[in-house]
Parts: sequence; structure tokens; C-alpha cells
Amino acid sequence: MSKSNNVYKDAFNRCLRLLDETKSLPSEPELGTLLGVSRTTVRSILSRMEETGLIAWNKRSKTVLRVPKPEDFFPEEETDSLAEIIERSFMRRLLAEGAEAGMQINELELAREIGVGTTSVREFLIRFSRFGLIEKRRNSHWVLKGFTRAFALELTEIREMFELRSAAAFVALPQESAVWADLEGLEEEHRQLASEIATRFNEFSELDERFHRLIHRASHNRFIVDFYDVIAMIFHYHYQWNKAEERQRNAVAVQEHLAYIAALKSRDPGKVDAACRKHLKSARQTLLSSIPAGRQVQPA
Amino acid sequence: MSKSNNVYKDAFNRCLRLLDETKSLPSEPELGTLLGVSRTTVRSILSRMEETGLIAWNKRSKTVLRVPKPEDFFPEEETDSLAEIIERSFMRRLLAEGAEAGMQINELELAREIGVGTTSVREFLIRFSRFGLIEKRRNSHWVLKGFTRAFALELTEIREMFELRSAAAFVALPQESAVWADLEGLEEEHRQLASEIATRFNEFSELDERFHRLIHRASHNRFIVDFYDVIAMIFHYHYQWNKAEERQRNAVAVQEHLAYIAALKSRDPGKVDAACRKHLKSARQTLLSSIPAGRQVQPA
DNA sequence: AAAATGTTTTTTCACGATAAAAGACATTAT
DNA sequence: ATAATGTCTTTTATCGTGAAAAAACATTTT
Repeated sequence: MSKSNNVYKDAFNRCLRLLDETKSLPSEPELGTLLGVSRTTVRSILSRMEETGLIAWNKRSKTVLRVPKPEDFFPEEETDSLAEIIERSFMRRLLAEGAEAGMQINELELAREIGVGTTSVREFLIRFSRFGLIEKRRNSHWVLKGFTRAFALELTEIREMFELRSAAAFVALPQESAVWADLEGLEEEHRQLASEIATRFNEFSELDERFHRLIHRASHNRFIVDFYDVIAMIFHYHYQWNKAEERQRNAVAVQEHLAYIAALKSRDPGKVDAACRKHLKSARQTLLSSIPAGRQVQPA
Repeated sequence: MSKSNNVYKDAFNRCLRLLDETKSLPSEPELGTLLGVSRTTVRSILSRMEETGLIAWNKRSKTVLRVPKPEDFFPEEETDSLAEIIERSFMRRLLAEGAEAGMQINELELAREIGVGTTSVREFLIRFSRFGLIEKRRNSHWVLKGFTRAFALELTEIREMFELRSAAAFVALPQESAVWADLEGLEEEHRQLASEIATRFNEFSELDERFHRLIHRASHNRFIVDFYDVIAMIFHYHYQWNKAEERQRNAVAVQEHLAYIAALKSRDPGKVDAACRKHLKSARQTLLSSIPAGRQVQPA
């Protein structure tokens, strides 16, 4: 089973949604750009759509014959890439009870448990190692460093350093820069969310990421921009395991963001610094409070 | 040829040197710790030493029969790990003429050129990607970002941020901390080197790395400590390709280090900050001046 | 002639297999 | 009883292989 065709399946599903919206299909290369896949994959998609009677396809003419039904879609779980599957399994283990710092990580065992080849697991671990949660012993196993309080403090220390610098760079950007329009858009989204926070509070995490990434990008430094991947990963799982007071926390954070945005728009470095610090401080508090009790202690 | 036995060969060579120095061999587990390999490998080494008449081996008794000859050693090139081989080949290509930013990197081609499997090349590229010089296009090739002036500036920006913070943390360390003794030792090594700089200037780069790593470790932040890997890698190759004025540059750097060390020992944060900034500024200049002319321009 | 479609080649991704190396367990010597 | 040696098992490192997906090339359509 050398390689799953999840790219095809995922693109197929997205293409179905597109078809449902527009009731028509563009040329093959255009569709490829739209879906982010090669023409080879586009043609596989079109072939199947033809077979299942969704469209009539003859060279350039693509006629939509019927509206997609739920059965036309591939099951969601078949559209995930192997990397996503491995990450999920690994994080579940990591956040489960009994995942103590210092523990060994066994590639073969992980691979067997998840039901994938060892190569994929190895590659995942190498990629994952940059998050600072695991470490490799040369010619030997990986060691889990654990999601400890120390980890959270080290992570937030860097985050604060980077974001303060990025925010300072942000206000120095010329008025013509596209970021100001982006900021305007994000402000509007924040206002919308704030007004319906009671019901939509769970949409915050996605907005949060987009907002902070916009700021980090102003640094024009690849190391700062890339570091946000570490933060995003941690916060992604943080939001999954810590649901306590979520609504209240997010309501506060939205207001902090709005104050932060106002400071940025004022272009007053002092105000920006203050608003940024305030928000980062409460973000750190939130993260620290979510660390499971058993993981508070760091090994010697 | 599924796996080379370079671990064994390298450990064997190191064991020969050990034997030459001490004229005796400890127990198997002890030897394993000493060489950083498992007992399995230790036993392979001892077997060969017995076969080639270097020692007589019967259970606990290991008698040295003769002094190692040059022919007893495995050739140096057989002791390199695959990762090292790939890294060297890759860097040679990267620093060679014609390695323009934006260029595609082909795993298969690289693997064929170096004469290794694609898996090893893939793993290398994933590991290497954290240095910020290459980037992966999803489901597709890698793109070379190039060793440009922009890269050097982004790298040094982070370096300066991290080192200033680490140096500040350093002076706050209690007098009992072992770092002060380490610093003392490094100071002495610097003095030695300074007095013989005319002939030993090429030993500076190794000392430089140890000195800066000591300072970065004071941050007690894994992200800062790990980032030094990026700097070390760049400087490692930088020292290889930029030999212009090397003696003079290193002489200056040694003096800057000595001033920096004096500032640290004074425990005066202001002095430390000044000495650190001064040194980092000239380090940045050196790095910038070494960027080949053809790579100064960054693509849009 | 520009842009699409049709066809072929190349590359990436993932697996199972195998030797090297590590690690675990059993036995023996001090 | 501790620490070594002897033996066996498991894991890691690496390759070759094959299907999925991308990319390149050739041909047709507008």
C-alpha cells in the first residue's frame, strides 16, 4: 500500500463543493491552481466525476449533470495526510496520562500502533523535534522532554521577545503597506466576534492565529515567522485540552486584541508596547494554568 | 548495503588511540561508556583487535600485545556517518557557483549524485530545513532560499537578541555556579591563543563556538540554546570559504572575547551589554563581508 | 500563437526488508 | 552480591521498490 491517494480524495471533495457553488468547472490548469494540485490529479478527479454521472466531460466541455449528493464525497478520514494522522496519534499519547518527561520514544512501536511504516514515523519525529518537546540520542531512541511548566515558560519567553520586536516593526511600516488594510479587516472580524462572543467564542483560536501571524510577518525575519509554527502548534492542542473557562478567556482576549489593534493604528510605539505586553502576559497565564498538575515538575 | 558500520569503524579508531595512550583496556561496559557505543559494538572492536594481533583477549583479561600501526586504523572517510556525507555534498553544492535563490532541489538527483538512498536525503533535508535556507513546497520539491545577505541579516538579528539576553542572564548567575569556573578556563585558553595567534589563529573557530555556547546556555532556554546550532553551522562553513584576512580577524575577535569575558567577570550589566554588542557587531560585519557577490541580491 | 487537452517521464511518498547497533536477559567470575 | 561476560531480542538506519502525484513534452483546439 505504498502511498495513499489522500491528495486526490481531498481535492475531489473540495472540487465537489466548488461545483456545488458555481455549477460549472473551469479548464484543467485553472482547476489545478484553484485546488492546489497538479493537472494529473485534476484529471483523475474529472474522470471520477464523469464515471459517477456528476458531469459530462468531453475535452473542453464540462457540463454539470447533477448536484453532488453526500454519498459522492469521500469520507473525511480518508482525506488526511499521513503526517496529520501521525501527529494526531502522537499528540494524543503525549497529552495522555503517563507521558512523563524522560520517557523513551520507540519508532517501531509508534509505527505499529498507528499502523504506518517506520520511515513516516521517523520523518515525523525529525520534523517534530524542532518544537523542543523531544530530543534524539545519537544512534538510539528519542527522549520525551515533556510538556512541562519549564517548556511553557521557555516558549513564552521567546514569543514575547519576538512579538514585541515584530509589533515595533509593524508600526514603522509605511502607510501604503498592505498590512494596514489587513489589520483593518482583522479589526472588523474581531468586532463581529466580540458582538456574538457568547455563541461564537470557539472561533477565536483561528482568528488569534491569523492576527499574530500578521504581526510576526512585519519582522521580515524568517526565524521569527517560522517560530510562530511552534506557538501555533502548542496553542492548537492547548485549545483542545483546556476547555475550562474558554468562553470567558476568549472574550477577554478579543478585547485585548482590539486594544492592541487600536495601539497599532495609533502608531505610538509606547502604546503598542504596553498593549502587546498586556495581552502576552494574559496569554502566558492561560497557557501556564492549563499545564496538567502531574507535569509541573521538571526532571533534574 | 542496508547500513554502513561507520559507528564501529569510528569507535575502533578511537579505541586504538586510547590503547596507544593507556596501554590497557577496561571492562566492556566501561569501554562502551568511554567510546559512546553499546557493548555490542565494543565486542566487535575487541574481536577485531584480537584477530589482528593487537591484543590477547580471554574473558576479563585483555593484554596489549603490540602498539597500533597506521595500517590498523580504518580510513578516515569510512568513519563518517551518512548524514555527514550528505551534509558535506549538499553544502558544497549550495556554496558552489550557480546555486541561485529560487532554485529547485531534487531529492532523487541529490541521492543519485551522492550515491545514497532517497530516504536518507529526505531525512537530511527535513533536518536541514530548520536552518532557514531551504523550504518545502507541499507534495512537491524543495526550494533553495539561498545564502543571501538577507539571510545573514535575519540570522544575526536573532543571534544578537539571544546573546544579549543570555549574557544578561549570565551575570545574574550565583557565584557558586559552575559557569564561572568554565569561564575562567576559557579565559585562560583565550590568553594562550592570543599569545600564539600568529601560528594558531585557525584554532579560534572551535574556541569561539565553545565560548558562545557557554553564554547561551545561561539563558536556560532550549530555543535559545538550540538556535546556536544554526549559527554554528553557518559559521562552520563560513570559516571554510572565507579565508581572507583570517589571521587578522581572529586576532581581533580573541581580543574582543577577552574584553567580553572581563565584562562578564565584573558582573556589571552595562559593561557586559557594551562588550557583547561590540563583539557581535564585528562578527556580523565579518559574516556580511563573506557573502559572495553573486548572492547579495535577494529575489522578489 | 496562446491556451487547452492528451501522453509520457520523473519525482515524491511510503512501505517492507535487512544489516548494524543497541538493549535485555542469562550466566559466570570475583 | 556485584559486576563482568555470554547470548538472544529489539530497534535503528538504510536501501530498493512501486503507486501517487507532479512535471515535462507533444498535440490539438480556439
